[in-house]
Amino acid sequence: MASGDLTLSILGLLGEGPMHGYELKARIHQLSGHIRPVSDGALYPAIARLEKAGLVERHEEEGTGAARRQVLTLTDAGRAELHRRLREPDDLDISDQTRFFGLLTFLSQLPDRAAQARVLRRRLDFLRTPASFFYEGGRPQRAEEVPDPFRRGMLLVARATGTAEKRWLEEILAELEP
Amino acid sequence: MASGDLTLSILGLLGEGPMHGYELKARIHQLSGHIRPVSDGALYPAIARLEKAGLVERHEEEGTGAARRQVLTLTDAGRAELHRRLREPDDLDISDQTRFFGLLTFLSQLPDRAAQARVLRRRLDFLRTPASFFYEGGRPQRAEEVPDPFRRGMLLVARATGTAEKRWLEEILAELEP
DNA sequence: GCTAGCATGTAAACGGTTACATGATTAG
DNA sequence: CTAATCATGTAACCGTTTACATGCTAGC
Repeated sequence: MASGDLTLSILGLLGEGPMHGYELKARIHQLSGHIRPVSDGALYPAIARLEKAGLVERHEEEGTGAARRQVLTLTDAGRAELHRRLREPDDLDISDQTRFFGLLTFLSQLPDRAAQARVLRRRLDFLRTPASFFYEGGRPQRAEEVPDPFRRGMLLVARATGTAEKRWLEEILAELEP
Repeated sequence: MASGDLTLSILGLLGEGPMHGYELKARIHQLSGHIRPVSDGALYPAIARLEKAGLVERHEEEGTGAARRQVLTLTDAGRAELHRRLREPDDLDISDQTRFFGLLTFLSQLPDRAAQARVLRRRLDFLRTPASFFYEGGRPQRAEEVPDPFRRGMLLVARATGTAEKRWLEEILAELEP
């Protein structure tokens, strides 16, 4: 998971309800498709930072294991921060597919359909601007121009990916923007 | 660009020929589609690390600008390391699309078609194992089962993406594995 | 008796971002 | 004369990885 995503995941999951650290870990594991297990060394310091920033509160509870559960609850400030991150993603969140999907995972928590639509619209605009992995003389290269077979493949796959995502975005925006 | 990718990019670009840091920066910029400009604070320390590790050698050359160009050349050890990274990518390089594309960018430098094919085969195997962003009770969820419209969209897009990439991998593997 | 799972944490090392610093050449 | 480009670097800060540390409970 790219940097910064962990904080969003924690805020997003706690936005669905209070839970303790170990459960957060399991839920993030489910969300990311078993690919990137969250390490304890990343999770617990991240929780501590959020607590220190007043975005999360904790209260102890007996658990089934040894260490007592630290049940985490999103504060009002925490929910505001979650909404802010969902409402005003930075350019990187919009341009990087992994990060954008990180946003999408929790976008339904944004309590404003127009704001949801604005985020999707930004992504669609980004996908529509002619782009490529490879540039020659400032212009994006077409797949057909790329001699390297593996790089050509990347462009072909990226094109198919972009097409599929644009189609979906257009569909869902048609529903959201009446 | 995800962590560790920068080193691979430098090794891969220098594998195509000697160049100085500023040119590396421009080339990486071209490769990544203008999304993530490499910062000087990441690039020059990365070069210094590679030099210290004996993977890269530098010799000065007059440049058009003020500071003298530090022309970088891949050593034999550097080329060996590049090949090792291309030949034996870790699981993260195979499972993460951004990272896998980072590999693909330089895969043609691997001087062994069978080894190239093995890398592509690993990616294809990964894409073929049933997976999803979301798991319920250990099983990947189908798009149709996901009530959240944004998460459902992610799955639809991911499915289309996977299909396109599998098709391409099958094609190119048919050429590489006679 | 041992392993797997539950549950939370710390510390060192590493790498990336951002900002700062310098300075020469070239085009407008 | 001034802004953009060429060209290389350092330093503070931040978050992640990896490894270490602890200890209870349940099932084999």
